[in-house]
Amino acid sequence: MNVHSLLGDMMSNQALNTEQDKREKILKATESLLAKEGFQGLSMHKIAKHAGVAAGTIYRYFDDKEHLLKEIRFRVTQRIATTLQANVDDAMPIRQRYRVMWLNLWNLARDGGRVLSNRVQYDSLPIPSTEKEWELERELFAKVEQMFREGKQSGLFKPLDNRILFGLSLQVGVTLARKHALGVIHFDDDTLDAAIDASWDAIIQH
Amino acid sequence: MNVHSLLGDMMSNQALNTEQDKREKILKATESLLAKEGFQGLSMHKIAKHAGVAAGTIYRYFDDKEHLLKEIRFRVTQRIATTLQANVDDAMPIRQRYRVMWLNLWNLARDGGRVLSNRVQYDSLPIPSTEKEWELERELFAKVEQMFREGKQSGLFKPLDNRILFGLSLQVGVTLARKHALGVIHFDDDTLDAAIDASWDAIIQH
Amino acid sequence: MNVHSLLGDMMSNQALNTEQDKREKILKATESLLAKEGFQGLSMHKIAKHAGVAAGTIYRYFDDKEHLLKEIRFRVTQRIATTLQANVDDAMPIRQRYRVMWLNLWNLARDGGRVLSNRVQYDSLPIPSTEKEWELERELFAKVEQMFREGKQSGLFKPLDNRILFGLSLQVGVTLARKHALGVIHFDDDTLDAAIDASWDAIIQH
Amino acid sequence: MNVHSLLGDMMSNQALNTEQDKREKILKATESLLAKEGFQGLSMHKIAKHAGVAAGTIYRYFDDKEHLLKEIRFRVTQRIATTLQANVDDAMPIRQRYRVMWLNLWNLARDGGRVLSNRVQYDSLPIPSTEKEWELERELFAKVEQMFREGKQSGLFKPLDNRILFGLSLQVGVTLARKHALGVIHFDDDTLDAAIDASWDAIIQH
DNA sequence: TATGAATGAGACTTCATTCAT
DNA sequence: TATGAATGAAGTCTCATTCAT
Repeated sequence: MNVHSLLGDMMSNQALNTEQDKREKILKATESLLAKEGFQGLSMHKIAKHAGVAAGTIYRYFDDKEHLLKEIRFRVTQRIATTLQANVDDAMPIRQRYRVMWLNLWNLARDGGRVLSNRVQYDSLPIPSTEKEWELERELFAKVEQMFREGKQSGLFKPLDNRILFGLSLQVGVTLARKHALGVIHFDDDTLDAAIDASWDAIIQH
Repeated sequence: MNVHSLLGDMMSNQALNTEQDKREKILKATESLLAKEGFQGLSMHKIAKHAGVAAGTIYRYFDDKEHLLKEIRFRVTQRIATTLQANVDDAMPIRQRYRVMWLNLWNLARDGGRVLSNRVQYDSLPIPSTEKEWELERELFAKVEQMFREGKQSGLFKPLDNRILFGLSLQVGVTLARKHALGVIHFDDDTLDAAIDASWDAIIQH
Repeated sequence: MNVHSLLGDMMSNQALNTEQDKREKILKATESLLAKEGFQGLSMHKIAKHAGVAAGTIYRYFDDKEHLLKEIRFRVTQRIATTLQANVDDAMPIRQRYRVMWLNLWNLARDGGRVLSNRVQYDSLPIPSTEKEWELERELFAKVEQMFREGKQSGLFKPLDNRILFGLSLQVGVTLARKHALGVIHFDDDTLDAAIDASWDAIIQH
Repeated sequence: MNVHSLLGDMMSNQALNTEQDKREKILKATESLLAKEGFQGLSMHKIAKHAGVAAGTIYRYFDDKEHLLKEIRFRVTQRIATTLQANVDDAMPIRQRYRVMWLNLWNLARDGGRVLSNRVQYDSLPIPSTEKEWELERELFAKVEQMFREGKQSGLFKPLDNRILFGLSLQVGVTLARKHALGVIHFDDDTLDAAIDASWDAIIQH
């Protein structure tokens, strides 16, 4: 291997990294601005400036603003899924898995509500393409699905569609966490436990 | 009373109605556009056009766009409250009241999801003035509050803050109704009953 | 003369007064707003409101905004002329007349600069019709003209066109008074006297 | 130096010029419109059209209309200062310097009155920031200040504040030049000389 | 005569997107 | 590939003026 190929590698790595960096920087900047200032006033120029690239550069990586935002939406969903399911093992007792997920949600809301508040914003987007994207999003929550499946098979959970179970349980966690983050409702540790238990009551058989 | 005074009355009513009509037309047009196309692309000119008035006319009735939207928000909240609590009597058994409210929500979602889908949109507004307005909105849901209060007093419900109880029960109804309206989840009558029962389990003591 | 005709007279007087009042009120309101807030933001509605009449009413007394402002301009000029020449008698010694006029100007500036500051504003109007209006305005300053005429005849003043003499003397007073009113230059009594004397030097023969 | 570098230079100059051109074109267009039509009806679109650029382009170079006009104001002041003091050397006799300045003013008025008539317009602007800007403007007239200072030191001029001396002398030149340009007063050479002498009489000791 | 609701042109400004370099 | 100047459509809001009552 000679100097040139080394150089070549370095450069292409450099180039690759640069390229990846640009895309990543743009996404990061967009998320950051979205969390800080919301949709209003989120202009392509502002994003470019925050990302340290030229305005035109964004269009090399994203068709247009809508595509950029769709990707952001997916990333945030992904991050939520990852965080939600962190430290959850399919071998753990269902009850414990449920609790861990609830608390994960809570942490998500606590870190400034950045991620969650983003989520709210996307709700005002024209709704995702509903076909392939819905499926894709569901796959992200494999451990949640697995938990519901197991719970129903063992007769612990009510025999309802997973999405309904989700709406009755963890979705409530999202709703309450948001209100907690906004300061509308205050939760101390005991109240939090009580809320978790209550939502658990919604999905188990009595 | 002679013919002229009758005519006079009619005409002044006419005049009054015309005036009221303009304001009302603008509000209706705004709601309609909001439900159909969402916030993006909701321009004052579009509103004016749909309302059948000139662009400048809107500003005779509303200080600016923000005021117009705030009023819309309040109207929708009001309509939701009214519909939600329709046919609910504080003398009815709690269980029945709860069921009626749930079904009311469902009807709200069925009429094209117009009202509910609106509600989502407003969530991305800068949040109401948080002082007097929050109070005002809560008063709209007096029967809901009353139900929770009674339920807790009688030991039927868990001793949680009303807002938490709401999040665990009727709010779930809103969430599911929305998904139903969007066609994401299908509910037949039995499933609906099961969902109502499940959410009931969340708030009652076991 | 019976009661009815009395009533009739009273009413027509009333009507006449009302009519005159309206016109006058509009002019007063315009001047007042102009002095307080300047041209920017001087809308017909604001004028109407301040005058206590409806917006449309203005158009019964003035063709359009331009005509209204032209009339205002003339009124202000008139007021300036009156004030400038107050207490000036053609029998007084020229030197004294000159001094009185200068001091009159100063008072004009002192009363809040309202009148003078108005004057500035009109300068940005499209310039008067330059034919008949210029003549009309000159007639307002008869005593000034008279003073210059006499001064030249007696050999006291330089043999220059009146308008040039005016620019060399009293106009300077206007300029300085304005700067005084704006706080740009401060004049104590001695300085004021010195300025008067200096401008006097400009027009007399040495 | 080879052809390419020459070409390179030319191109980069071209690029530079193009950029500068836009800004300059906008300023020129604004001045021109201001002189021709005054403030009323001076719209950003009109400016853009006259400058041969898109409306949005103006906002790349100026924050908003106010900033654009402030810059115009400063440019005009600058141009007046430059022209006024042209061919004036601090070594020349004071009397001669004074005369040259007066004549410079006259030339300023003669070239269509464009610059001077502009000056009037700015007077109706909210007045400059009064702190640094006033100072800045005064510095532009260094030779004028120098002349007054010397004249007072030598006992030739009256011991008055420079701004008062200016109002008594050169300011009169501005006033008369404006009227001359507007065709209100006609000045032949002798009259002009007489006016210069008269204003000189205002500031010298007798 | 007086009203004031209504109009709609037009003002300033923003911003997604393009394209020459 | 990256830039960023330029574009121009579209947005919110103001305001002189009209006209039915």
